[in-house]
Amino acid sequence: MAQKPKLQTVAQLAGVSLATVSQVLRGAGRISEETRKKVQLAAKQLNYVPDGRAAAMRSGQNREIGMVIHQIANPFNAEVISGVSDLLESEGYLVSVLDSRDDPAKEARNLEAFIRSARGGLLWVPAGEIHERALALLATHSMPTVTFLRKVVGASFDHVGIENTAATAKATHYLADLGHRNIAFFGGVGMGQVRKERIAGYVQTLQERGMPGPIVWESADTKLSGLDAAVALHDRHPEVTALVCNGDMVALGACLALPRLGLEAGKDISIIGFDDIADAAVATPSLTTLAVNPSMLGKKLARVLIDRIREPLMPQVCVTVPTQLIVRRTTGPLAACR
Amino acid sequence: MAQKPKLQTVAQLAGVSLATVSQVLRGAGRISEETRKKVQLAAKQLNYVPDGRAAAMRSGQNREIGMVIHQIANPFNAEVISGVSDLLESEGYLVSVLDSRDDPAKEARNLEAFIRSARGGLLWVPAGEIHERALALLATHSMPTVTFLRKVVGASFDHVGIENTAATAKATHYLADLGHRNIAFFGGVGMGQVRKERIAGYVQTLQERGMPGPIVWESADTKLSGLDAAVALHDRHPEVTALVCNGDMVALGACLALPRLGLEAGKDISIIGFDDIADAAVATPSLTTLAVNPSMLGKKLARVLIDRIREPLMPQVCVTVPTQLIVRRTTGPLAACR
DNA sequence: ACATATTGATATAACGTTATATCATCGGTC
DNA sequence: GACCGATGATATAACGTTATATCAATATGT
Repeated sequence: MAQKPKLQTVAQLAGVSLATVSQVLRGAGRISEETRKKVQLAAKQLNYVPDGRAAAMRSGQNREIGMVIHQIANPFNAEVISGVSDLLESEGYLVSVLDSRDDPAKEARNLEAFIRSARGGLLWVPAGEIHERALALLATHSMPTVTFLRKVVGASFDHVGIENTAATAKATHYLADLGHRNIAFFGGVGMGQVRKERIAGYVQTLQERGMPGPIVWESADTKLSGLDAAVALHDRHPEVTALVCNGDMVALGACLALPRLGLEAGKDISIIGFDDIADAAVATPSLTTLAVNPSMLGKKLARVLIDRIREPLMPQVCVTVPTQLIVRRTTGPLAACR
Repeated sequence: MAQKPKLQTVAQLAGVSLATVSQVLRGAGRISEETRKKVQLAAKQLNYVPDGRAAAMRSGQNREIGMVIHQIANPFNAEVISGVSDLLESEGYLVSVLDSRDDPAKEARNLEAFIRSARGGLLWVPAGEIHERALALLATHSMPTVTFLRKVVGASFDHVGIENTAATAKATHYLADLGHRNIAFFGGVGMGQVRKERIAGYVQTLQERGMPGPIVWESADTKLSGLDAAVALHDRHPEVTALVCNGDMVALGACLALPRLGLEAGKDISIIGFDDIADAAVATPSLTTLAVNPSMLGKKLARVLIDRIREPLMPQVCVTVPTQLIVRRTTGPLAACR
């Protein structure tokens, strides 16, 4: 239990120099099999773990990468994070995640924290508005950065996102095919990039097919908010028979409101969520939703970052992945009369 | 957009020495008001952010702390993490969380990763079994460590946990008072510390009140598993009219099974969860549960770690916080005849 | 006026690694 | 036996901070 072992300690025990130990442990340079064995044994005996800070500082590389996300508690995001971590850890990186809680000031602090510790790369799901200081800092301390889901307009970061417009267009078409004419877009707050794109797909389809509307209804991204908002929407627009939702959480919240409105999902009203979180399949009735495999998405995100780290001069990358409509029990044909 | 500014750059711009800049930025030493202003201006102009690695290395202090948790996706844990981060960030620390997925090998790798980067402190929710190597590494590289929820037997780490035994005893008494006699303990897997304590409270109460049983039924900690397990339990033990659950997730899973078993929660069967996650209040019917404020718990955890960091010689701390029974709609008096 | 504090600034040696250059030693070739 | 190219090991200077010691210059006390 003496002192924390360092390179020097291992070198003394093995009877070789500092440099030799360093080379053996990194698998670099030309070392004889004999001394290699000696050093490895000594390191094992001492429970030696190299100091990553010193290594990162000297080598100019940092195998810790930082992720700044607008909301960590969301189950969809949680799965994405798993996917990201899996791939990056298998490549020898370590991922730490900071939650901005949709607060630009906190987001700026998070980014600064990662700059301070000189992370080797940055994964960033921007909050609604972006703090001035955040961009300034990121510009001076240039580090490999990939934005995710939400794009920073006018910035040159790599990006991985979802085909939002195509997704909600698909959903709206599907509802129209079922005979629905009064369709609302439900959930989300403000006019962030993602919500704007999703609303665009919905509105476009409405116009293409000559349907009334659009009706866009706000709700924070929790079940409870979704419940309240759904009641309010029904109060104001009782004619609506279908909802294209901004996320599964609000969609499930809306489902919770139905009993007290005297409606049944899939019969009186059709609801389509977004994300396909675990609860969507298990809820009663199960939720029709727009799915994108979150762990695959996370892996793609990680892959782009790794490429950028390895190849700093690579041209800007921008990937969007398609969604899949998973039909379950909250959607059905428009009831003939009501 | 030149190069990343360092202490030297700021010093040149301000026309002072390295040491002076360092002192100004840390608020240490004796510096005249005039030069202080000059330095701060220069730092601001350059968007200077100090390199935390170098600072940590030289000063021997690290304001980054690591958290290793058995399962990050669990909503209760997510709220605890929020509480932890809030308090620690307000004290100038940065928290990074690693998920072990209940895998001792991954847990050991996570702990090693934090040792490698020489985090200033460690928050640790151990997985079921503990890897030999993890304890060996932690022993040689002694760092301030607080275990959470699950205790490591025979170790000298500080600990913050929940009064598990008292909680399930309270729940079981409550069900008995409602007239239930055939009560099962539902959920969890294996004989980890926490589950053992909770089962103990349940069994003790059964014996005290001369009731039949015990019946202990396993289920993994997801809604889906809970659903399946509940069906199986009802199949094997149809006489059971009440469940004390190991967590809200399995409790809600069990609730999902009821319709297809022809039972109604709060009437034919009573169910008590554990954790009071957000879904518990919003589910239909709402879930009676044993609550412990997760964010308060997280804050207490963070507080213990900070105390340990500040006062390394302080005697070992061990805190357990009580739970509160929140009665909602999944519990009710035993139906007279069935 | 002389020793003695006090103030404000600076020079410099760490912290634990890695990268580069250097240096022996040996076997082979002409 | 002088020269050369491998091979295997080592010495040493960074990386960007902070802590300590040092040093002028000014203020204080007798």
